[in-house]
Amino acid sequence: MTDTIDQDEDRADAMFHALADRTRRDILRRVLAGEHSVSTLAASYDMSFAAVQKHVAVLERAGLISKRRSGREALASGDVEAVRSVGSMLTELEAVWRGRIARIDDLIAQPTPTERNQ
Amino acid sequence: MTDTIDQDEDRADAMFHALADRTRRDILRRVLAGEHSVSTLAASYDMSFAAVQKHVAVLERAGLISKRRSGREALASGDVEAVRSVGSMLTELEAVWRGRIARIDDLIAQPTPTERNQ
DNA sequence: ACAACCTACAACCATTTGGTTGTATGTTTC
DNA sequence: GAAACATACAACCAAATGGTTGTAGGTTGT
Repeated sequence: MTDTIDQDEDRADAMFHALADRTRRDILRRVLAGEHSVSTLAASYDMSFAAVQKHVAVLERAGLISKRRSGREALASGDVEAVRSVGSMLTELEAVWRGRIARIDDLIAQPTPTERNQ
Repeated sequence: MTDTIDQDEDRADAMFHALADRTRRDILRRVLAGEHSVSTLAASYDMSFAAVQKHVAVLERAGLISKRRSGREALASGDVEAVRSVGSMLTELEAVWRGRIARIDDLIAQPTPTERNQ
């Protein structure tokens, strides 16, 4: 159970980290709009092919995109469900703020010293 | 104008990076639920006070939390508006996927090779 | 006044990150 | 079969990250 949480946190780490780079966000935008090969993507940026390929790999490891082989090309496309799952993590944070979630497990242990929300 | 975009991207980088660490996400949860002093927060984690203080500083620089002085304590509270602004970045990505946004500026330059969305 | 407490920040260290070039392997095309 | 192309990955490097300890300054309580 604690293990499951750790996995979730690992996943969250990977996703937010993948999103914390403008080149990767840009790549994600493009492949959400439609499939692109790695070299097509690479052509758009002022850096080496290998650098772009690494960015794609980071996005893939985070589960934000997936790749499909087509002959010699690797076609990447964005996974909108994964994007939504990141969104719901933020929604959960908003719910904490609203006070609707008293405790996520026992994460919020200390009684709030000053109840000043809203 | 390009400058404005750069600033937005810097901000996005900082926000996603701040969220890409489980300790910081946990701190954010707590301070969204209510104000906490830095030392109260520090007591909750198995690391030095300085380490926690740095995490708080990262969250603050990203604009996700703000601090208020009260005597010798620094009381941190989460900024739900900032959390929402991260959420809307993701919503924008979803909109790209839906095909509702043809071009964000000229970010998506190449015509989509295979129109396979939805 | 002084001790205890809270915060901030500098200096340091190991690891990770984001870039590079080079190499190997598979796929088309001629 | 050879040349050109597309990908993957290793090795390397500078900079950033996430932790540590130490130091210094402001606040509180006795």
